[in-house]
Amino acid sequence: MNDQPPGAPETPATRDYRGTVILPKTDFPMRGDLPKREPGWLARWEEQDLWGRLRAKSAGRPKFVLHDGPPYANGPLHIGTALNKILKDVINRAAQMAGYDADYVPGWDCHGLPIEWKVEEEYRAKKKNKDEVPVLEFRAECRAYADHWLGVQREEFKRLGVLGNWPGRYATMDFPSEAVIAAEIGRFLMNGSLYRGLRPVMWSPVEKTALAEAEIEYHDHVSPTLWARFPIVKAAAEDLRKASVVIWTTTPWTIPGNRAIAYGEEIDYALVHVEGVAEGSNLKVGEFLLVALALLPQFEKDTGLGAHTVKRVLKGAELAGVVAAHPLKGMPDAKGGYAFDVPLLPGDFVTTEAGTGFVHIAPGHGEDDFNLGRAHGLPVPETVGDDGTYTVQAPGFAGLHVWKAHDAVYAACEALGTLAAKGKLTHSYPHSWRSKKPVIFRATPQWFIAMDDSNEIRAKSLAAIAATHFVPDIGRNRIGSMVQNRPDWCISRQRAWGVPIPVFVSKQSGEPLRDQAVMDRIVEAFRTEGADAWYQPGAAARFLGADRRVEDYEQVMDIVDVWFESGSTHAFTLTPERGLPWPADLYLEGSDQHRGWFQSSLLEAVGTRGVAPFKAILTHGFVLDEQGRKMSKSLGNTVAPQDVVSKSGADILRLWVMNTDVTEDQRIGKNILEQQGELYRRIRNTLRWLLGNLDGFDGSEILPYDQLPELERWVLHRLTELDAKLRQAQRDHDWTGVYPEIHAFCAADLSAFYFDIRKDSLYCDAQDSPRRRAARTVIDQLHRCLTTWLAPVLVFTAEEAWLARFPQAESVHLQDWPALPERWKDEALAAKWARVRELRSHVTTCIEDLRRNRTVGASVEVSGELRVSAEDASLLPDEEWAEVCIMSALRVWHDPTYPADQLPMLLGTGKLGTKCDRCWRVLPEVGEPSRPKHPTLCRRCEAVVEAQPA
RNA sequence: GGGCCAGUAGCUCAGUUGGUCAGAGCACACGCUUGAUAAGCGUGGGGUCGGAGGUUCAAGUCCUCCCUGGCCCA
Repeated sequence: MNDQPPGAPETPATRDYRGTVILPKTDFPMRGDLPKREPGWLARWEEQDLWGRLRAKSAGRPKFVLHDGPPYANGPLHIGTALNKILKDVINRAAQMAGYDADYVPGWDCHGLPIEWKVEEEYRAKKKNKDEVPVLEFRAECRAYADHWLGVQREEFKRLGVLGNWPGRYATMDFPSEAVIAAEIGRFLMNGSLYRGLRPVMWSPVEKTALAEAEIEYHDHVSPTLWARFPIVKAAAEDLRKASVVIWTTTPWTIPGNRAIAYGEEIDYALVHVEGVAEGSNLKVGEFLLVALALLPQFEKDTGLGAHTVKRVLKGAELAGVVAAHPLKGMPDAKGGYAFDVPLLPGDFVTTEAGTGFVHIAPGHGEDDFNLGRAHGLPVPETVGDDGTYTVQAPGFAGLHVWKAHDAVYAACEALGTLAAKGKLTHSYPHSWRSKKPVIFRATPQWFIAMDDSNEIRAKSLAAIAATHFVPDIGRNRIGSMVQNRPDWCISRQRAWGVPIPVFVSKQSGEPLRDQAVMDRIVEAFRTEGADAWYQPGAAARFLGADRRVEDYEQVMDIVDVWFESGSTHAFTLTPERGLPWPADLYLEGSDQHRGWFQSSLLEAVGTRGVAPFKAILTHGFVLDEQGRKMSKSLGNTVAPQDVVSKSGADILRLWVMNTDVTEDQRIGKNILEQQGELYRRIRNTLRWLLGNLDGFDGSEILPYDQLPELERWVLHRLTELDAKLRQAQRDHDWTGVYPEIHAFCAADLSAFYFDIRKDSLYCDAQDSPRRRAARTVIDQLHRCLTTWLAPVLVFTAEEAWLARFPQAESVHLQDWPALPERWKDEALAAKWARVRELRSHVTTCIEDLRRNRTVGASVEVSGELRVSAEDASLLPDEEWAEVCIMSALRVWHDPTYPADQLPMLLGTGKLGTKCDRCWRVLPEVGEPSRPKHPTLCRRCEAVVEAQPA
């Protein structure tokens, strides 16, 4: 241990000065042990009613309301849901600590098909048939299922550290929620935007029921195919007037429902003159046909087209305004049916992958068909009944089953000369998962909310979007274009688990009954009994009231689209009873919700209140694996939040969220989580060092700003910079980069610079020396700032670090972010110290060379001199330079002979003197004969030791 | 197939209106320290900024096309 100069006389064993050094002391452990410790903090917060205290403390503050988009209550949390909720929690907590009253009510989406499915699955396991279960019993089981998962998810959210009004959470299946949802439907009923119309849905003729996408399986199926001529009857170009458009379809049975033909505007079409045909072909020599040029070769094979000439090639766009005749026009049995015009319309779904480049449009039998028809005001004929047989709206085919119709259609077309060809095709086709039979698209009566009636939902929504703050701003375009182009909102579902559309339809007029008194009775019943009231015996009589006859009305038994329900959450959550203002400050969900919740909420609120229910929308991306691929069970690359919590701790997961750019997709995996662990460790050790060096600190040693050295003022300046970033992120809801910067501050500014420099003073100076007191003054502020700034993210660790300092305190989460004095901000000082650090960096590089080439170890042993520009020479006195560079001595001076364009050089030296046994600086003064009492100490240390009580 | 978005060192991210913008932290390697020690400090090696064209005196930074991935549709 003793660093005796060689040849020095033997001295008695020197005193061990270790005990005179003031080393950091704290109980704050180096290791987080988060999985073990976090539950203890949760229990403490629960016990002290942290949420209640926050609300009490915040009374009278401006409200900040992040309205929770409800997750679906049908399974454990996914990583994406965890990310979403953590981000919300951070934003809420940040708003709270920035001075708001952040009252957060979490919610759940409870109704809908997936839960029906799960319950049905349980039935199947028990060999029970859903159709034999009374609807009220079925609904009760769905409710119990949702309730179970709601509880599981609530506990999982809590474990993630998410703070909110858990007892006051909302759920779409709560009776009051169901009542408000019904009332909201009532508003659309009363204001006229709700109407009934026809719309194609997937329909199983076997089960006579509508099917959802999830109930469809795709299997190979042999379909009859049909090429049919649609003779053109109206066209600007003369050569088109004698031609026929040829369509190709795998569902010939939809031909009676045809009302238009779609073409692709960019597709090249050939006007073909038929000059020869194969034997058996239905084509006729001399006729003119219109088909896509690219598909002509295939068309020849399919239809037996022989010699022919392409008279002209035209862009689809040229076909605008062309009108054709229906291929069944003049069908004798149809008694004048099919005499209507069949317009040619542009469709962006038309391709040249198969067929003829023309798609026949039957608005009742396809999604594209329906949308195109709706856009051009085409009627939606109800050609097929619920059993799959034609209705009278398919003249000439009534009573025939669609699966047996193709021969009849072939025959009719052939007789009318419109059959161009027929065939068979094996392809993937939708089937019912239950009966395994093929399904059809069938027009059925559905309920819609009009986008463009006098209520002007579309126009008002676009105005509301323009007035909304989007993070990132691109979200505005995304939802804007969707609202611009979307069709009327179909809100009815032929399902059991949901809120019924509480409407009666007059059998006489077919009009829905618009009577607020009836609506009020329904809403009141739902409020106390739940929406089950709609299904109770005698419900119609009860709600219609004494002055109406039940037999005059049809009670609608459809339920409402779950998106309408979640779109109504603002209506039953942001209420005066809850003390929550409307609209919300912020909606925050994944980017998929531009189509989903953001839009349904917007349309619902605009339709009922004229404005959006939110002031701002923040969207985040999706969680992918480490390679950037989507997570899936089959790939085996999923990351479960529960696993992260139990292995690493919720604070690690929360840190991960804030260290990503949430507006883009995020990646997660083993390596990334390990990295978060490293980042956490640095932050934790920074807090630990602060705490260790605040041992015994009681405020009496605080120095006023004027008496702080520049180094301390520089740290305070950095705090004002970080404070500004944090507060701006809070205001703008844009947190990208904020916590990485706080980490970098801990690592680069504090640990590697400020702490490293001030260790000498903190450990070795006299306890009450001004320099040490200044450092502790700043360390106190660092602790307060870092702990409260980290509190929204590292909710557990920050609490631990706060209470380690203030054991009597309640919680860091009851603190606000400290208000930093304006005078701390000092840009000139920051610029000066940026230069100091640049020079310091040169010095450390030079010392590294010394270390390599000679036997120099720690920089504190080194003395040297630095030649710099005149400007740099005046930055600091030599003594401070030595301090900042953690050297024993450093002379910084301006040498006019030194080349100006050359980097400053450390000249020198290495050790100059003897190592002080206490502070380890190597100084000539150590061992001065004039100080025989402590021959191994420098003057500073001698003075300190002498002043200390023995 | 369509709409929107993204692609900068192994990882997470910075890089205003085109001109020291090729950076930070982490990881890694080497060294130091052993008075933050299952810690701390220093130094260093890593990227033709997804690819190919183009505009320009000058392009991660603008335009076109392509590739890869994501979301939403079809």
